[in-house]
Amino acid sequence: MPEPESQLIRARLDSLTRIRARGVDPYPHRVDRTHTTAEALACLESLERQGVDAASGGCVSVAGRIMQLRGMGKATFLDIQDGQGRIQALLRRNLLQESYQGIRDLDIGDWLGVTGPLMRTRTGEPTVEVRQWKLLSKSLRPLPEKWHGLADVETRYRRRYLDLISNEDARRIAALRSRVVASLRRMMDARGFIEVETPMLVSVPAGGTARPFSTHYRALNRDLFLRIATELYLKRLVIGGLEKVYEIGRIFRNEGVDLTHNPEFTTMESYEAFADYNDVMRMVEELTHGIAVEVTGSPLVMVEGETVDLTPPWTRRTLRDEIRDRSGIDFLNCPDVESLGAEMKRIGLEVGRQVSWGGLLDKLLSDTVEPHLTQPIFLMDYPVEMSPLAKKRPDDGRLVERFEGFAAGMEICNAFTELNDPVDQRERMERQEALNLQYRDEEMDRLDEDFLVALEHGMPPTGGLGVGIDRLVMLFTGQRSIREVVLFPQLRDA
RNA sequence: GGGCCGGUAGCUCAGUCUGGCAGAGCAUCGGACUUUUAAUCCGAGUGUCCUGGGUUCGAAUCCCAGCCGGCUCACCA
Repeated sequence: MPEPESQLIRARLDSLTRIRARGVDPYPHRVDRTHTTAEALACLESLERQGVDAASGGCVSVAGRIMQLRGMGKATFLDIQDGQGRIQALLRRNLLQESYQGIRDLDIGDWLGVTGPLMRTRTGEPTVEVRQWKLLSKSLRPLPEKWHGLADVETRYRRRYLDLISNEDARRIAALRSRVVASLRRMMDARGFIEVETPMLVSVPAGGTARPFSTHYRALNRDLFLRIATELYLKRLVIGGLEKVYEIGRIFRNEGVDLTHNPEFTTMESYEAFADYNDVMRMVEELTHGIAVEVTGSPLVMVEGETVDLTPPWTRRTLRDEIRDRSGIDFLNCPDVESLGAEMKRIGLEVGRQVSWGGLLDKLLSDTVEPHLTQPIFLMDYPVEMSPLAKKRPDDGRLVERFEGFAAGMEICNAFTELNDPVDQRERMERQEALNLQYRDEEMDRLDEDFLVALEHGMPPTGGLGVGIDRLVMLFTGQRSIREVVLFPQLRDA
């Protein structure tokens, strides 16, 4: 029950009472809609092109939310918004007779169905000249203001429905996100990948470096974690002979919230037998370009005033060259924590005490390189310390065949030639566990015995990929904050 | 976690510096108006000024603590 003390709500409850007193159901079960607002507009234009009198041929029923009400005495204009757009409706007393009285109890925010011929007013506004109308759902609370809309960021995130009602941009982003996912799925399917679903509740939160959410399963009296990645389960499927698999799904990381991080986010991971990271690179640039063209109509996206061109081929550079050019530091010449830390301090970076070598390099990358990567680029060949699941380069065991794709200063994907040597994999996971003990404040990957057993059965040479869907949507919509592309972002309790 | 900024009517915001009746527009309520469209015109009511303390004759305003949000730094893929 809404607070009855609110004058605005009380007025609407009074309307509700009057509507019921007339024997009208303010929440009827169905409506016969013949046209969306967009279809009605198209219909009017088509009739006009054919020179047909719209009033005779263009009777439509549209339904939507009342966004504006302009009462003129014996005529009332209202703007009806549905999922496709808006259209004006004109209600006139001489056409509606006794039912005209009832519009006194309509408010902005109510859902309404109107039926009548299409016409244009003197000013040329496409309009439904209403012959019949029906209240579809009475709204008891006022909407945000018509001109400025809803601006308060907190309310926009907490009550996204109000954001969607008032802000065209919010609707656009939600729809675009859906089309990005649909497009990606279609392209993966077309490439012969099969879509799979793997567990979200796992006993070992492995496959990435992240602090997990933990929970408890009562029936089996087991502690479980929410997955931090889909990687190791997808590889089990490749071992099982599903040669091209992918999963689009939510993963969970028990970490902070900022412009590019939300604790639950969506990834697309794919694994392709008999491919290596060069094949995956080509796939990433083709997919990204393909989605951009399909969804936005152009390979160019605008991010903070800069044009990002996603047309393949993207620049390919080694991580070593890129870091050396940006910072003057060659990480291969700094093979331990002391030397790398000293070099980083020399160029003015703050370095914590208890930080692993991989942790240092990660900071070096994100501070000196990442912000400059506006145009799409693949950084290749990461140090083995940072990449416990990637295969070493045949020519240099200090590096692995791994790349990350960047655009608009954001990391948008991570991929490698997958490590399929079970002995090497076991050693790497053991190394991660050792680092976990050594650097208590840092997250490392974990040893997953069940996965190692699977790997010992033999995994074919495989190219794997992980794409951040949220960041991809940020890229295509030019948004700076992940909260703008996640409908219900994580917030503190109000 | 640190720094900076913000929280006032349903919404968008003034007012805070320099303490003195709680404000505007939209929305709402009453009235006029049959082609308006940020409709217009006449009239009316808005409220936990984020919360709790304190200073003061008097606090939205000053001080302290806290809550929530934004940005940023740190942390973190």
